[in-house]
Amino acid sequence: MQGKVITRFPPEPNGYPHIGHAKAVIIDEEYARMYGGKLILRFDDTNPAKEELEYYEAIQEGLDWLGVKPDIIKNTSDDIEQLHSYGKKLVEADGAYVCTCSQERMRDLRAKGLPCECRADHATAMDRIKKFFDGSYQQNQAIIRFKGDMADQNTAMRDPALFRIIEGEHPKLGKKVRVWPTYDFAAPVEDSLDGVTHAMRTKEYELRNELYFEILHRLGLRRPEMIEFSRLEFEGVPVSKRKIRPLIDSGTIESWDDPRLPTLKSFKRRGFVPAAIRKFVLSLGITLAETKPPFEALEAFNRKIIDPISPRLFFVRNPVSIRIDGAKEASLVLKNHPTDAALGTRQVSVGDEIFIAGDDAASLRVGDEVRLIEYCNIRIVGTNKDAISAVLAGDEIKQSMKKIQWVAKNDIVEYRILIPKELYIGEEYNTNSLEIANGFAETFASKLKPDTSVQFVRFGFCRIDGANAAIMTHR
RNA sequence: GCUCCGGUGGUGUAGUCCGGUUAAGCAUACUGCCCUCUCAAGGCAGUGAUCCCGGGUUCAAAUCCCGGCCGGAGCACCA
Repeated sequence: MQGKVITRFPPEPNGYPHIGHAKAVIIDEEYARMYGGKLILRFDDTNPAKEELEYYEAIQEGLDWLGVKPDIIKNTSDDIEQLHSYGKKLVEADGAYVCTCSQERMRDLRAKGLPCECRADHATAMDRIKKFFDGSYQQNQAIIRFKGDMADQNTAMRDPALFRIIEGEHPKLGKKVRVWPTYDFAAPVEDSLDGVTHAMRTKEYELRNELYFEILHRLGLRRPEMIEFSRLEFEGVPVSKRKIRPLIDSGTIESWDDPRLPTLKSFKRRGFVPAAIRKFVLSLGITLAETKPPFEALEAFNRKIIDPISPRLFFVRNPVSIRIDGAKEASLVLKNHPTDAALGTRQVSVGDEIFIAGDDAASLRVGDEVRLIEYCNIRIVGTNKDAISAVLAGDEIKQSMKKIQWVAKNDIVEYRILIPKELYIGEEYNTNSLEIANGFAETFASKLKPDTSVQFVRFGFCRIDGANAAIMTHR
């Protein structure tokens, strides 16, 4: 087995890669690596009506980001001629036929378990197969069907379509080709030809396994092992374009990298790192059980990875001012990380006015002593609405004391943090799916490059998303 | 409706194929303690599953068989 395993990841380039794709490729890759084998990235581009060049690139980028390195990259469309000839061969061997019935009629017959006339006479099929490829038929006029059993218990075996005529422009082949294989035909043939030893797919294809292997059998092609696993989706975060596209079209969601979406771009923008996604995916195992894993599990993996490399900064939500009587102008040097000095320090000039978070302010009572982290202790002497007054109260750090983050009045920028929540609640769009936290951050935060991970102390881990905006990764 | 596939502590899983030294491992969540100038990370400890239910086979079943219940998927000229 060692060195002989070949797996493949066959995405259709018809959309942006999402967490579901991540699960599939990571499993494909890990499996191949485990046995010192190879991974093929094969764009399953057999439907010109759906594929777009943009998505080939988007998928490639997504994999790059995930750190997945395919050994071979190809398109199903590269092999279109070979697929055509295997299709013809199958018809010649009486394993398939050309059907000219309407889609409606077939649906009806399929439901009743009855065959149509087209499949009966092999000579007819031989005559039609030439016409099928020479342009005699228009789109929807004829189709190549697998000769199965219209009464089979497994409905996937009731003469499924193998090739159809599509008059569209294909991103790779333009209008050169108009006879396109369906997934049912292309997948097994390509897997076999590509030398795939272990073909993995999600469990909704289970019923098609019989078809997959029967096609290979009739064509005399080698059969790979088939391994299935459940789809990955998070509660409230749909992966289907059906549920996302309307929100984008209506402007409810700005783009495909909106932090609420499960696209890889979204995860990246939100501050998740590839290593965490990989660990998470691997923790799910290859199981058929259909469950929605908890998002918190992914967060936990991510947190452990970014914690040691995220600078600690201060952000105060819904700021409330505090006047500290007697505080002098000073320039403080704050540590960027509690334990790792390598993350450096920053300077903050502070005077007698600071801001703390609204929630903290609300909990303060006259007489309370609190620690302003990395600065000093203060005692509250007055709490009039929006203005709290305090006096210096020494510098001894007591374990029992409440410690809060703060920002100096002369060192602040207006700051906004997006807090993504579940996109859907049940079948309904969650109108509160994007919470916005407004407040002040240290000016230092505005100088950080977009994409850096930070932890706003006592607030959460965030990904810098602009000069004065960040996205909350998780707590 | 028909067919197929699943069902292990709150959650996600390992183990199930080749039934027995684990009456159930890991992760996450939760609780407590330690550490800590964070409600983070780290350390330690703990709560928590008679392995969906009911039968059967067996000296022995989470593991095999039968029935039931619950959940999911497929039934496209999409993949």
